Amino acid sequence: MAGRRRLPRQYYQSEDVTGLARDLLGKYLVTEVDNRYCSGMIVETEAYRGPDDRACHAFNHRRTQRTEVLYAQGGVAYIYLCYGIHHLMNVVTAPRDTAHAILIRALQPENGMEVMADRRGMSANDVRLTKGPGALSQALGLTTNLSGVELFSSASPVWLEDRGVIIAEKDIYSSKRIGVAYAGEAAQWPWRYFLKDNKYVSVHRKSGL
DNA sequence: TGTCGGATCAGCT
DNA sequence: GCTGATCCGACAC
Repeated sequence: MAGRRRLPRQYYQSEDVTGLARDLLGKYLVTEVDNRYCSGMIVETEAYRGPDDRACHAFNHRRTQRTEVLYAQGGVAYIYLCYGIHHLMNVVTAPRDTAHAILIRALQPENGMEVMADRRGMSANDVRLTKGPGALSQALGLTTNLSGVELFSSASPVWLEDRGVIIAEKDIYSSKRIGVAYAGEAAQWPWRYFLKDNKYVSVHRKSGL
């Protein structure tokens, strides 16, 4: 395996949020929460582009206490509670005041599977360990109190790594985003990206294009 | 202060 | 494949 490299602040500053959402496939999400280390390879993402994206929490320049972190510079985590139960992990991208984000929807477990299994209350070989945005957040110990942490900071308990995995374009499928049917025209945008034939990809595993 | 609905998941069929 | 659980954030009043 190539040398592990925490992705630098600069990586997150691009305004091409769909390009970054594709580029995140094959990168690693790593956490060290409660002194427990675990990681997984990103296999599914969705791009959200405020303010013109009705599905984005920053649509139409909306700012609230919860979404304020979306307007920070790229490279911080935006974690929010969905359905009152699930914590969903997003990577904020683009320069300050441009509210773009990428939802991490699924991982292929790599390190600390026993830790993840313990947090999830299931066995370490269960395919559902990190399959889906709520599931992976629970597995890695990601909660809303980590919203706003700087992923590029050497001291942060959450970060992204490039471990040298190369993803071929032909192995990236795309589809409409999940669960945003309310979002009008934006609901049709093919801004969900996932690895072809990867068993950790969540619902609807066929290409929508 | 009250209402509404959601970027989901697990368990069961 | 279908359905109930569950509760906070946003906004209307």
